[in-house]
Amino acid sequence: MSSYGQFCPVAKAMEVLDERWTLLVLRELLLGSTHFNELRRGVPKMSPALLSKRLKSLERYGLLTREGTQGQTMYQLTDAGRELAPVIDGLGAWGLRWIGDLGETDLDPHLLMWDIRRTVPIDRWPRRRTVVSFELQGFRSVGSHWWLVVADGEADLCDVDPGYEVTAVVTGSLRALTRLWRGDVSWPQAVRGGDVAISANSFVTRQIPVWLGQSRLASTPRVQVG
Amino acid sequence: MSSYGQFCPVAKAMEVLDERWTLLVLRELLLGSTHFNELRRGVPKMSPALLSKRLKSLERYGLLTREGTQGQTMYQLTDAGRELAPVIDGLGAWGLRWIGDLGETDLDPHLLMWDIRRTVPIDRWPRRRTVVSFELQGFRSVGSHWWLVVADGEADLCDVDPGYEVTAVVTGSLRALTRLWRGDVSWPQAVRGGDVAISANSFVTRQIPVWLGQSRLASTPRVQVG
DNA sequence: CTGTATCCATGGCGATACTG
DNA sequence: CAGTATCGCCATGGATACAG
Repeated sequence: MSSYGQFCPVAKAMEVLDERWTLLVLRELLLGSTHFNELRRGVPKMSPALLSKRLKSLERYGLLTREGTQGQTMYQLTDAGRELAPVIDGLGAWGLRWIGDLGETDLDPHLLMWDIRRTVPIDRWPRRRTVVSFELQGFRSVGSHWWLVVADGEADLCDVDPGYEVTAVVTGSLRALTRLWRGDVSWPQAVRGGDVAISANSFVTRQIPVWLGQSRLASTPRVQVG
Repeated sequence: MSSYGQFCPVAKAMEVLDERWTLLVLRELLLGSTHFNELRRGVPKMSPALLSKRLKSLERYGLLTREGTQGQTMYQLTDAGRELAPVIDGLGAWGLRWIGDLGETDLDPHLLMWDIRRTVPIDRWPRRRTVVSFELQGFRSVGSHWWLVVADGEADLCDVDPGYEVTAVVTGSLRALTRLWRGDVSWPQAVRGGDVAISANSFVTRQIPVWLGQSRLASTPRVQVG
């Protein structure tokens, strides 16, 4: 909105990008979200009014297009928007290396499970329907129990028991599972340290790290501590 | 300052970086500025109070250190700060490709000359003192006439005639010279099109594009138009 | 030269409710 | 499902003056 009064390309870029939430919306679009409420799930703490405003702004700047008229709008990145992928990946890698400490308010079970659901490498899972249950310890509120159902090449997420046979149960605190997902620790480290437990037969127990994996940025090398 | 409530590394990074001016201050530090008033010249439209606040914030987040106690403070990037270089370069490259239109308020003679001064490849200049004068056409205010003095391995910038013999005069509108500097057009294009003129003997005229060059990001490939 | 102190207006943004 | 409408706070940050 407000200009920096500089011809520098970094300044011109930041005029478009430095408002709160903007880059996170772009992250969601890059991860494949295309509809309003799908985007909302990726930025749940953002008000719908503000999301709407940002989407308009991004359209005006030519980073995305909106398609479909009544009640079925679809947002898609333009070439300009898609070319921000390396910048956002760079920011993620930097954040992972240098902003490692997570506060309590950074932890969010819904956000974690939602990210797992959309990232999980389905092609490495068994053909037949497979259900992994997650039990987040340390709080009794809703959102402590989840079921990840992979079937027919799709992953679904439930916060109520879908009733299918459970192939494995993954247990740990929200913090431990978040750190594992981000790649702050590896699967072997987390399991050996007792922070995360897998309950299943021995074959499945060995497969779980492969089935679930870690977030896309998890392989970023960390800063040596000590 | 205010949290996004997300564990995502991009969100954690933006908590540190998305405030207005922050990334431009980091750009200045990456380009080698170390003192308060040196930084100010790179972000002249930023109030000193706000710059001070940002520097404190960046120090708190561990992106820079301040050294020297009384009246001679020196700011230096930490490893964490320096590792933002690829992100900022990426933003610059993106801005150059996709935010090409410059408004009148984006043009600033002081900022342009200051950037030229610190970027110029001194080792390609003659050994003896060489002065290039710039005449920015199109407005009669102060800041339309500059002298770039390269001597003893240093480049100095004057907005009053230093009195030395002038080796070459470069003439053009502020917009034309800015576009040339950013690399939106090449030296041959700018000269052939008449937007920029060089007045000097034929040898020097051929050397000027080598001596002055273009900004660091100028080589970023542009979007094909038509 | 290197900042700090203070003031103030703006509007960004969060919250909530509501509509086609 | 896909947004809009409205409200109001308070923090951001711009301006100016001043201090060590």
